[in-house]
Amino acid sequence: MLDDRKLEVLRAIVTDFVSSNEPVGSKALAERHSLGVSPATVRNDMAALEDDGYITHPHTSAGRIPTDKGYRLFVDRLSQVKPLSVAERRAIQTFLEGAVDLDDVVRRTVRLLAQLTHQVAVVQYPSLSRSSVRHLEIVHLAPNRLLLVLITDTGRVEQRLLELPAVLSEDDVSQLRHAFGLRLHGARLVDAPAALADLPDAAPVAIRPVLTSIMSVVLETLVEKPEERIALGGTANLTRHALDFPKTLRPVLESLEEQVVLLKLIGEANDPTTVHVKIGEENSVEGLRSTSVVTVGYGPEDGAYAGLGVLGPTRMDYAGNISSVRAVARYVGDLLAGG
Amino acid sequence: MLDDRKLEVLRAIVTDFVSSNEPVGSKALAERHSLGVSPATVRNDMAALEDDGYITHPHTSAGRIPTDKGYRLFVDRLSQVKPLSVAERRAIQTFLEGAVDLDDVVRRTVRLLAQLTHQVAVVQYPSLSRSSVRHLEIVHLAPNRLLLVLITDTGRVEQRLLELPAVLSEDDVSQLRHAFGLRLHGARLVDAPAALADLPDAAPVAIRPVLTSIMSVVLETLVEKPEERIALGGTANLTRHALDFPKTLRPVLESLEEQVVLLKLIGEANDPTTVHVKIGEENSVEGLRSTSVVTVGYGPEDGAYAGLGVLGPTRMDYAGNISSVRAVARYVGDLLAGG
DNA sequence: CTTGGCACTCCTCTACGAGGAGTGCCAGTC
DNA sequence: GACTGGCACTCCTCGTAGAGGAGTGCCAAG
Repeated sequence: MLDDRKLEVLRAIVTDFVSSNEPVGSKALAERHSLGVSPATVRNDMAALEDDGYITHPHTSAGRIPTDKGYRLFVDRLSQVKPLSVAERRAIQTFLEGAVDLDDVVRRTVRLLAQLTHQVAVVQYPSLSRSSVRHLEIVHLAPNRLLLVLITDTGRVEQRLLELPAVLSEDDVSQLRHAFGLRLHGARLVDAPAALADLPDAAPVAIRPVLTSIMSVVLETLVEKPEERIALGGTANLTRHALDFPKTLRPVLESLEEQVVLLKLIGEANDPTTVHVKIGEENSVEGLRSTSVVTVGYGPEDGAYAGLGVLGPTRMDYAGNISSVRAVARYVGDLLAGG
Repeated sequence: MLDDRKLEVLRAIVTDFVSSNEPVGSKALAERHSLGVSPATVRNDMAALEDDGYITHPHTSAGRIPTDKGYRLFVDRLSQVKPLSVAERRAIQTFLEGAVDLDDVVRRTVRLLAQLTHQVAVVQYPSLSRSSVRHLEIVHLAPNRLLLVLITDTGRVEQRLLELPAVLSEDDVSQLRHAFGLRLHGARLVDAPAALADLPDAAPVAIRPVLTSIMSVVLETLVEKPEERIALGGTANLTRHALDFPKTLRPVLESLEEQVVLLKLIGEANDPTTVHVKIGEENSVEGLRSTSVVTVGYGPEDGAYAGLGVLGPTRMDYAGNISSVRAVARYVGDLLAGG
């Protein structure tokens, strides 16, 4: 049903349409791509492709444009990797290596992605639950007030204020500090509950009640519902493709302001080896049905820290964006795992 | 030259144009506003206003629209305060009081401003230099590595990693902790240099070199060039006024992605009692020449923590936005000063 | 299966004229 | 001198109409 030439025609339609933003006709197609057949033949193939729902045309006498389904096929079967140039790779590396701390890494990554792809860039901070503890500091702010400062191996620093049910002495606090530090240092946050399980029994009876209350707060805020942070950039690029968003730019911008939506977007990107692509209607977020999202995880191969990606009109350079996203993710992952 | 009626005509033009986004003609003006004169008289006034540069018209047979200069006069002399309703005030208060920490306060404030004004909202985090120290914790991460954690009275938490030139003992560190804590607790960050001045002399000779190096890092990062953080929201509102940005939405979005630009925008807002309004060309940022910015400081009356404001098309509801911005600033200021 | 030919569709662009909103000016009135 | 009604004029907007053209679908022949 879909022989090689039809696939080739689809690929030609997608690439032409992506670069020109105009419906592409059979004549232009036959000329510009060396298909070796006449426009009439191309027209027959086009009719077949349209019957199968891969392309459509705005009106009877216009050229063809790909449907979401067409893009999907293009991405799955036709799009060949477009390796980045050496210069690009070097630029990515030097740009990222200039970062001074995690915030800076994320900021730079967002900027980099936006510039490379000319799309909206989304970068999730290393997920707490998938990080491990480099240091947990307990600061005795006031007799009944503690500040917990957690530093992860990825450089993320989180703090929580704790109101205590009872007054603690300085001695109690340093005992706490020692007990927590001993068990959590180097541990992954997902393993924290197990690592802390024996804590109440091992501690002096006097501070047990306080201890358990602290533990529950720690576990709840850091493990059960850790705060996910996400950085966004390059929204100005949406206007670059204003033609692709007839009247739909507003819902896109509105959606991007919702933290929940962003999380959903890169929620599946938990694997640094697989690039996910969501195309148009495949997207579960109402306002983003006219956009495509390319995401991937970053971090060590056996389990990413978090995800990053780009968002743009369905009419985007999938091959290029996939390469860029993958390349940036690799460098960021290496950087955070190495440093 | 500008008698009362001409001013009244200008006010009518501005308010009508703001609400309708259409050039306003003499007839409609005379009818809808009870000016007590005929359209012909209004036309004479309009001609005078135009001669003085307060209004203009797109083409010969169109109505008048205000110029930047016209808006300026409107804001300076004509715009009367538009008090918020009790319900609105209550909504602001309850919404803000639900915040759990500073990040949350800022996020909520951005959202609130954007929703109240239907414009882009900009909120600066309490400036470090204008805050005072609630607590400074020194964490001994490794023999030659310290983590400084600063908590300000406004709830802001900053941390800095420090590589030491020499190895420190746990004892040295607690001496440091004590020395810094003693001098800085409750001090404003701008006063930190003075508060720390006697520190090297008072300290044991053994740790003086390390001490001075720490001091210089502390002072540099926290006082001399403190990191300013800014939150942005409601960019989707720009599309609401798409008609006001013929082809200029891109530069606006691009400008708003520059941290420097945002700082510049609210840089002058360092007084909680004075609302600043920048109109169109008055704006020093190239890409924002088609927008107006309403800013004000928030915090205690004798010196704001930082600034906040909104940005939108020059054709905005100045009276309403000024009221909203002022009201929100007051509640946020009270909240942070009180809590 | 491929191809050239051809009729057909329907978008786009331009021109044109009617309609109308709004202005500027003038002469008259209070 | 300020205000007003009248009036000619400008120029935008909108609808209509037609030419031009890109592209298709189909058919019959290779």
